[in-house]
Amino acid sequence: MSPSPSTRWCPTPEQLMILEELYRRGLRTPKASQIQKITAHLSFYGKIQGKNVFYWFQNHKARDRQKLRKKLAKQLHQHHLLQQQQLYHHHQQQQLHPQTQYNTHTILDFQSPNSPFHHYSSICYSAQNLHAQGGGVCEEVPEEVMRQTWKADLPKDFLMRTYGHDPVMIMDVGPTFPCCRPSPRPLETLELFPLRSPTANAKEPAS
Amino acid sequence: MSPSPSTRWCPTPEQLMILEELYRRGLRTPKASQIQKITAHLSFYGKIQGKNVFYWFQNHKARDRQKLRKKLAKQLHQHHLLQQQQLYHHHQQQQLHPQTQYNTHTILDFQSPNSPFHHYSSICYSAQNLHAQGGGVCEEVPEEVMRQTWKADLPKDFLMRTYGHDPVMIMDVGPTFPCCRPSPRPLETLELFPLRSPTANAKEPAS
DNA sequence: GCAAATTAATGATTTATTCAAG
DNA sequence: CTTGAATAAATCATTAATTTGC
Repeated sequence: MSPSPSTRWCPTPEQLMILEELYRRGLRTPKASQIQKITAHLSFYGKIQGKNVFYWFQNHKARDRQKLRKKLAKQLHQHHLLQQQQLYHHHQQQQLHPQTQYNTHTILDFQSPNSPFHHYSSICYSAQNLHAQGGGVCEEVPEEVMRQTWKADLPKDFLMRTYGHDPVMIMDVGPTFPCCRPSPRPLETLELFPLRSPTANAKEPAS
Repeated sequence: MSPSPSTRWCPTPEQLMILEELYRRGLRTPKASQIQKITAHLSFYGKIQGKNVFYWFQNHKARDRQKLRKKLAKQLHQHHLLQQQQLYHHHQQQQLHPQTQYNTHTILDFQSPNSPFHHYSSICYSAQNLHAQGGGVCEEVPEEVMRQTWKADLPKDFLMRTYGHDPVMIMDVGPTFPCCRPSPRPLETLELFPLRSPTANAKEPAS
């Protein structure tokens, strides 16, 4: 019969909830080992693969950025209009820099104390952990790693690098465009998964 | 200690030669299984990983395109100048369309009969092959695939698709910009690796 | 109500851009 | 300067929402 071979991953509400929680906590580009662990944990709630997690973070991050860009553009537009209006009225009260503004709480609020989660098992995502699980050496890629997730054998010193940007608190510098990077906490050790299975909280988006 | 742990892959001349030959034969975006096989074969000539092969093809393709773009831009510029000149001189002899031109042999010459190779072992990269090696089912991703290369479990009907473009001979249509896609032969079955080890033909780029 | 048609979200791939080693 | 490596942006394609005509 082949009952629609399920061409693409369809995340369960629990999986989605956990992924969003991780994202809200600052995880943006998980390493291969992190992806593996997340996948392992999420696979409890339904079929899932590493690439699904990887793609989810990529897409979520990108679309968040894009949403913010639109919002900021609109805001800038408003500001521009307002400023013109103010200029026209000879008020000119603040002359805000378009680079340094709108980064305080407009970007993302990472506090959000009314999370649906209450207990977490803290999982350490440190270099030690990676060495301990990856197989050890990290000096001679042991041919086993190759048939793993790609990006798995991280290039030795790539554990905390996030390319051009520093992963710590550039929320208030505003480089050249809204390429924000929130990163509320060191991002090395993340408290992750809920210990109790939600199983039924799926239909409560915002009580 | 740690005598510079060889931060990145340094392809041997043989590896490079084979990769370039594969590229010249039309391979542009190898599937995970292809990458595995290529990697396996190339690992005979030196340490290599799947991601190296993957990145090599990505970069080569991208930089080829970019090179061509530059060349075409320059050509267009020349044409433009020439045309203006011609217009200025009231010659106007051909009025060539900028879309339909320069696709005949400017893009890439895939014939090049003076290849340094003479014998190949043909390796079939067909759907059958993929099924046979991937583990079989392709309907229920068997959890083993997950810890493979990503992109490994192709979405069932993804074997020949090349996105918007047809992989066969659009070399003369000139769509809207030089997003060329040569693909000189069906790309399903590729003759691949030389049976004799070249070992010393590495320094003959064009005799 | 409900199924076909349209549209919006979003998972999955490819392409462009960037960084850095040699 | 070339090129391996990695991420970000753009794009494709499929599933879910939503609408529309009955």
